Amino acid sequence: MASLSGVPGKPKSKPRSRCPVSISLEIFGDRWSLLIIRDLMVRGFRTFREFRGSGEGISTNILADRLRRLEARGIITREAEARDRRKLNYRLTEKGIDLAPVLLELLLWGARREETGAPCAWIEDMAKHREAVLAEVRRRWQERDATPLLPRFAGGRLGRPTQHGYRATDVQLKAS
Amino acid sequence: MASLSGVPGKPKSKPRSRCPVSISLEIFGDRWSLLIIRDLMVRGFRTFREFRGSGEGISTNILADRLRRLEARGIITREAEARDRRKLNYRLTEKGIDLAPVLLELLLWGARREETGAPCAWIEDMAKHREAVLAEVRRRWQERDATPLLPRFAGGRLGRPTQHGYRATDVQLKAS
DNA sequence: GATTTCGCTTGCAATTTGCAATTGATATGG
DNA sequence: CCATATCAATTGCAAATTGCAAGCGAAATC
Repeated sequence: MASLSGVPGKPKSKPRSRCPVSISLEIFGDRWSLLIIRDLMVRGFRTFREFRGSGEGISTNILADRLRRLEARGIITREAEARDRRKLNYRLTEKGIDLAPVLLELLLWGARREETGAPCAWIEDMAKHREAVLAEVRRRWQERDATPLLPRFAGGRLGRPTQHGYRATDVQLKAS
Repeated sequence: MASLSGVPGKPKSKPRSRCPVSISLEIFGDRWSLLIIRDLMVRGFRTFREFRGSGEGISTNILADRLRRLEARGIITREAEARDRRKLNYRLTEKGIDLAPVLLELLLWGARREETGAPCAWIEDMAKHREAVLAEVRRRWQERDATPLLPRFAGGRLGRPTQHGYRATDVQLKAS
């Protein structure tokens, strides 16, 4: 059943599982990859420099490596700016934006089950309007809208969270 | 904003992000943890030995380490069998079963976007009946039902997949 | 031309993972 | 009771990956 063809990037033989979860984790089963996707998808980040500043302290060699891997897997693309060819803009592909439900569920689980900076009202609102959130993520991607998903998604309806004294910056979803 | 209190388990200072995605990845941001959760949740596995046989070739030291971490985070519990105290049974907690949507979305993404052993019809059926799948996962957890989710969830409706020549074993969702 | 900026790359140390043998506790069989 | 088997680890060591911080090369600016 499990062949010994090995896992990509692993010189040592390891059974190559055909389970979808396992195959997904071959791509994202590390600390950093989904954080990069979060930054692209939720915060509207595009550049190496922005990812570097996202708040978790990723090292440049790891960031460069992860960007390369994601690109190799067809999840992101990159393009130099016409006006300054040093500046590379990364963008999720369709395959990449299809990860929105994964990201959303991770966000919801983390917010509900761990101590985070996400205001509870926002979280339950997003859960309640799950399809609308996913549609908004896709719309922003299609329109290359680089503004952050939150608190914009809240449509200002929730306004500035005050019930827990949280500020928008605590959610780590702020624009560059 | 980001304090230098450090990330748990990391002696080196690293900004501690309050973003829910980041905090989730502090727990699951590795190759193995979500595979263990998959085995508990989907395949009905309970024992060290079963996890060892799940098909991805996890090493015993890594398995032991990941089980310990998941237990420390309140995601799983363990209990020795009364009749044979060497045998430990692991079980998801409520907090753990709340990861079902994450697992399901990972499974769906992987199945749709990568080459896997999951029959397409199963996948689209699960996606279509998302709430029912999640309810079934929770029911089985509550009733300590250790039978695998698939192909049972398909209710035998799809029967033995033949359209792609796949066998149930290719889905890696087989009982021990 | 000198300096700055951008996205890396590099050298080295620290940490984690992987392999395979071993261990300690528990159970079984003669 | 002792020898053997089973279970869930633990261990010693090698290989791989991550992390730190300096440095590099290309492009842009002054």
